[in-house]
Amino acid sequence: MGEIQALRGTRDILPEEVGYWQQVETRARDILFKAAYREIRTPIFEQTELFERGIGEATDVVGKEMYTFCDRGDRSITLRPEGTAGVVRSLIEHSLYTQGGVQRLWYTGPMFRYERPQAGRQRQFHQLGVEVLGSADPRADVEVIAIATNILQALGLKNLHLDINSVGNLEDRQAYRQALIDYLTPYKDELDPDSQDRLSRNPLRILDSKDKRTQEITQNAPSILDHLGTYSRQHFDKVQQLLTDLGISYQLNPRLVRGLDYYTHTAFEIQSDDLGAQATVCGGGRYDGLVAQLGGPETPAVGWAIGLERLILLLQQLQQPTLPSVDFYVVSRGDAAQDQALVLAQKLRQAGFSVDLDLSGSAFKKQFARADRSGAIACLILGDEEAANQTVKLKWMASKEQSAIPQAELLTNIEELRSQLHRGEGR
RNA sequence: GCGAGCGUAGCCAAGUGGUUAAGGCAGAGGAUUGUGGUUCCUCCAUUCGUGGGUUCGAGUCCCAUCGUUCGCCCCA
Repeated sequence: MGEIQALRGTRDILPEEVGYWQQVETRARDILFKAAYREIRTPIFEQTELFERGIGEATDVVGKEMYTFCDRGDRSITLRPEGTAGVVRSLIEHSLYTQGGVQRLWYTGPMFRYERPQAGRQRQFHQLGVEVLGSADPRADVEVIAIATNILQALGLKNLHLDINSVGNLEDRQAYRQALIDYLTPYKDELDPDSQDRLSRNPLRILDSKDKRTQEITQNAPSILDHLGTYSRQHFDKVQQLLTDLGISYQLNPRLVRGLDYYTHTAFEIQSDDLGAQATVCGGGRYDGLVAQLGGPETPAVGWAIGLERLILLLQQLQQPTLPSVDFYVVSRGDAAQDQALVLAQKLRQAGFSVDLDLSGSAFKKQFARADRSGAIACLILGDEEAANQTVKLKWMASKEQSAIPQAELLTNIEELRSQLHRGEGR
């Protein structure tokens, strides 16, 4: 039909659906406010180098998924593929780390990754994320996890499960990586082709391969948890103890590996049973090295991001779309009446009512049918007769009761009208 | 980047080589030239994503292309 369509992997959020988004935003905003997190809004594009250095050049996100282009000044620009790098850049740029010990921040907005779309995955998608910067305390890890579960729970989501793991610090991971390579190398020919490739590049990823034979082989592979140093071990034990104290159930998953280079220690994912292959609703973890990596002072940090499209997919399974309705629907026919109707609508809106004004000028019958569908509590009717004597008919949709009143009187007692409206609503 | 399925009106769809492309919802007009979730009538695709091919004849078969869906990779 129309030649121009939304680009692949992008889509319109139409009025019928937007209620879900508003619901998520208000719920989350409230919960984050109560936990003393402050919103931060950073640009949607950044210097390409920020993501290359922050996320890691070897990752798929940087290697093949970024929307990168040159602007007219010949700078390399990238549409942000995730939110953390921009927040950290901002923290450093504005020296936010000097304002007291810990920064608790949250953000939301569109992210961009050049990938093949599928269920729960688009090229432009939206995340809501939090970052706690400046604390290495395991309580920070658990606090962010708790906030994520609060948000998901407040929205009434079910069938979610939390997986946690520790990937330790850099030394732990290097030692483990070698142990894993030593274990897997004898089986190299039996691994699936992707995993053979990963053996040298990113062996930890082999652990969550979906290939059956590969899974059998990794069944007896060494566990990262046996390669954690004392500090990492203690940190992770504390995280688990605190989760238990808060009554948050979790599953220990030593195969859980997060994709971005900056993660250290705690890694976690919240997955849903009710999504397709892309089941992760929330993913996050600790990233103690990132701030320094990007040129700031050594600053431990932990955070997560929720994929809002996936969240809303789940919400839609639970709830009917909400149809917004209005207090008054104004029906009018005839030049003078239609003009007066506009004036009346304006005054009612200024008085705080919600008013839908029919602009069609079509037969009353049609206008009433639309009024009915709009869900309005009452109709205001202006025709030639009313226009001539400056009145308006007020009709309660549920009871079909109707009376004529002078236009000037309609607004003289707002409170009376408002309470009538509530009664009219009940009928 | 790879694999598989699908593409008929704003939406849901019938149609599986043979004259004018069912039906439903939504929409417009009317029966009721000022009154609504009911009823009835009328209208609403020179055309089946696009381009090419096979055929006397194609929405229906073939090829290409674009789009879309699901999966792989990867991630939220």
